[in-house]
Amino acid sequence: MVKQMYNRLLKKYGPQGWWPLQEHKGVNMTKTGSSKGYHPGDFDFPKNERQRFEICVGAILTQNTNWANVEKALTGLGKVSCSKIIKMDIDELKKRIRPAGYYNQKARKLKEFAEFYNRLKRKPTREELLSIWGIGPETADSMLLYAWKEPRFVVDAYTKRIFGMEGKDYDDVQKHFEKKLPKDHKVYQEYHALIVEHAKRIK
DNA sequence: TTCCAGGCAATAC
DNA sequence: GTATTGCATGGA
Repeated sequence: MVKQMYNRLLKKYGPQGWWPLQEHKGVNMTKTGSSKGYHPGDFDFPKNERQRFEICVGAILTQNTNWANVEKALTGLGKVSCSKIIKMDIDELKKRIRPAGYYNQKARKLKEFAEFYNRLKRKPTREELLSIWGIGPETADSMLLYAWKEPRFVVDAYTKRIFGMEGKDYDDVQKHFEKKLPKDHKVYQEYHALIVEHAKRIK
């Protein structure tokens, strides 16, 4: 059922090209709430540390928030880097990410994550990410999957809704999918993006 | 005007 | 240990 649904969604919507990046010169897909930055069929991302950090920032900003609003915040941040977030005045940071909502909390989350990232010398473990204030299971898994290509199935509200698993524990749902899928970050990346796309359309 | 979006931490029970 | 609440903007 899990694999079947994947094939069905992929055939229906095509490759989604997640995670969207700010200044990627390539495909210009027209999608809801966004125009470019997607790279369908190309899983060779991030291309550099800057992109890796940007994915992490986006993962925090998109918590319970429409991606169109996140893009406005990302634009406000400009070429975002770890040191830039660390150095930036907290009120300035709040001002810039304001369109993404929850800006008081998210400014603190970005600050705390930037400090962590700054000391990072290798791929973080899931436990390390979860120990950071503001990083929960979905955000941690999104980072591991899209910024570090670790095959980890990302569970969100859509996933539970579509598969009738509302109320079930995050880790249980994740296991349910990971048991039935090949341990391939390309599949995991595509599947999560397809679920989000599908959920938006059937709304 | 109301509803909700690619959650999470704090608090209440 | 589980359920509820606060956080916030912008578009439908």
